[in-house]
Amino acid sequence: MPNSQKNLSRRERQIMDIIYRFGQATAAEVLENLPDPPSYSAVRAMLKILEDKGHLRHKQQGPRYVFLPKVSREKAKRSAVKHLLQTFFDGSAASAVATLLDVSRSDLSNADLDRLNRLISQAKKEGR
Amino acid sequence: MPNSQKNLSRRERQIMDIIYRFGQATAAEVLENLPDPPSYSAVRAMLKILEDKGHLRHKQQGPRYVFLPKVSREKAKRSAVKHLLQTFFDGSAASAVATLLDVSRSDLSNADLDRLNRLISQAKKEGR
DNA sequence: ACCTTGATGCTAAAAAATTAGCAACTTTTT
DNA sequence: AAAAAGTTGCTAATTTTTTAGCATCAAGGT
Repeated sequence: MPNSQKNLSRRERQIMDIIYRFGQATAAEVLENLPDPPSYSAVRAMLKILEDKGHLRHKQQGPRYVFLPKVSREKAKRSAVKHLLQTFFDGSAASAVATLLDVSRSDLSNADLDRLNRLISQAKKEGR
Repeated sequence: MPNSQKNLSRRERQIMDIIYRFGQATAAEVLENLPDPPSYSAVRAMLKILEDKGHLRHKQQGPRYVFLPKVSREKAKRSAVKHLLQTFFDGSAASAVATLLDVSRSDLSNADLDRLNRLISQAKKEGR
């Protein structure tokens, strides 16, 4: 059990975000995607720390390490959503959905919206 | 312009989260809500730093300072949502909504769900 | 009035995070 | 086969974060 997602330092968080975004990543890939990137060495050091703390694990792939999250993306995702809900939406999912629609208005096709309506109707059925 | 939300240290982030959650807060309130709370002194020092960095401002309320975010909750919210979308949902709002429904299934009334359906239909109309 | 309580400002110390550098080993290229 | 490029392990130093302490001032209660 990683000692809670919330106790990550700035760099650690940036790195975990990258790894969750990509699913997995090598030191070089992490470096490429870090803002204000430090040295390659520094990145590797951080990865080792994250691994020691239990946030990451690695598998060997050819000559290099590929790092993966120890907590599944699915679980991390749910936890992040809950936190966002608490911090910015007073726990109201409805209000979060509204913002979500607004933020990505331009990316949503009519088909997407129909799919969402079905999803919600589905939830309604299951809810009773 | 606060030098980007993403460059916050661990404590700074915890404090900003609290302030966004409450809208505003005094040093004492921040302290009460911090995990592994340090001394009152330490909290005040952090608040001053956050203010110096431009993330917070304060107003005097009677004898004490009440701290408020410099970037409106609305903007911070949108920015947080976008980041979440990128990190955990491959940018797909539809998929985020699905998780949102799942996470807060038990909190959503039928009325809420109806409201959401209307919201989505609305988006569909506006979208064309 | 006086004492107590609860604020703030400032400073310095301690702890943690962040970084870079070097040696060794392995794969890839020439 | 030799050289080059890329990777890891480890260590040490620097920088930033985080914390606590003390002096001072204001408000509130007795």
